[in-house]
Amino acid sequence: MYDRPVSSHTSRPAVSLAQRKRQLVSDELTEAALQLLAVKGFDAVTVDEIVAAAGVSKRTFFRYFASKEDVVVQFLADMGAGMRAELAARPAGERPSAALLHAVSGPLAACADHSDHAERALRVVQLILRTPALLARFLERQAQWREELTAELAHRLGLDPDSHLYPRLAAGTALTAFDAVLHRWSGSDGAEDPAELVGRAFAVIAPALDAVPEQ
Amino acid sequence: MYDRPVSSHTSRPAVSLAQRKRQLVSDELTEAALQLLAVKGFDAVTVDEIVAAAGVSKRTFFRYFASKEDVVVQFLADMGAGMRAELAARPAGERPSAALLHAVSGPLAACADHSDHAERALRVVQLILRTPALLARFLERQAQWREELTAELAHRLGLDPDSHLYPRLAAGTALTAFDAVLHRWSGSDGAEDPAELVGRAFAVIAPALDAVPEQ
DNA sequence: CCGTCGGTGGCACTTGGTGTCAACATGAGT
DNA sequence: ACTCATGTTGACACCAAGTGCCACCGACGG
Repeated sequence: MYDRPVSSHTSRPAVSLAQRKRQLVSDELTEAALQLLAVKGFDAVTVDEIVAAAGVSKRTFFRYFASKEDVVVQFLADMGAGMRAELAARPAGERPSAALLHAVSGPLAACADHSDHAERALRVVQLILRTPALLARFLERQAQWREELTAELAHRLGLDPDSHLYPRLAAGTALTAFDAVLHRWSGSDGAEDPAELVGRAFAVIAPALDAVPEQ
Repeated sequence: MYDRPVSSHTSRPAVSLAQRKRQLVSDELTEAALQLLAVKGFDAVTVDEIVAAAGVSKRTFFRYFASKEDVVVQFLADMGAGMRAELAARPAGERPSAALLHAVSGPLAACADHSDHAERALRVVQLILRTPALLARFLERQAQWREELTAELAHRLGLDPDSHLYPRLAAGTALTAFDAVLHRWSGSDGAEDPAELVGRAFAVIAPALDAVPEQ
């Protein structure tokens, strides 16, 4: 997010070396973890193996990730923030279905481009979807996204999220579409285009999203 | 499900004492667990405490429940099977929105009646919704329900669940409504009527459930 | 009365995860 | 150059969840 703020009287970039080191360790850890997990499966890999491969102590691992699952799920965590921001940025008059479509499309677009990052994202998604422990944590995150989308949507429409079912229903339904697309994309080994899939999904659910809210 | 099968030449009911003992231990365990968890919160209670209160060994606990979370979530697990069965039992010609409404209403109806069981169900739901670890496991279960509902719905409509988004979208959307109702019911301390809430929720999402599937 | 079998407890063990502390690097001020 | 504050790390001890193993016991059938 921040773009190398510069301290006022030195020429060094103020992405303070310490921060770059932190990023380095984090990358090294995720790298080692993803590589091992992809090969041996989630349950067959211990944290000790991961930290051994990354060359840090177990204690350090848990300073970077809250749990063994997190090192995988974190990879997709940006999606949540991205969706909320995208929704907040949509024009106020836009129909809910269109606004939510754009909000959900953002993160999926990152999967669409066939880059290195996208290739790994596919592996990560497949790993998550077939590993119960990872799926559980992922759904937990997604529940948070749902809360955020619900709040944003309620604010957008001037509704109280506690006295109207609509915002929660709409947010949940949009995420259901997101899930369905992810599932299908993963199942087709990335062959199908997420952008096109999400379009088809929203064609189905749009009537519900744009239904007039209960009075 | 089974209704006391009787062995052919004895007068004793063949719910073999052993089975009744098993049920007894299971009940004792859930009883002790729920009581402790409700008071001290999920994280502050160890399984050692639970088994001490129930008078069995820790080893036995894990013969009955796969995890500490399970002893709570199991409580709502019947809902999943109930929904699938209910959906399968609906007449073939019924519109998806109506069939899914009935499927989802079954388990919620159990909460509606203000009995002892319902009172405890409310506590359990509230505990789950405010405890991340429990929520994660609950969502994991719900993901299984979604798979089952998806399969049942696809079968019902003669669609291939892997080449059509609709079944998964419809199942997920119905469960979203279920979640929204559960959330609201829990938030109102059981004051609001689940049956009425689920009706309102389905009024919103029905247009999507009954939309004509992609060709 | 005896053998089988399912359920149980006890115990050792692995693994995820945390608290604490001492060691060390960095960076700023003097 | 000295020093102090801050932040990161590794080592160690520790707790709780969960599993494998085995010996034991009570119920049931012959």
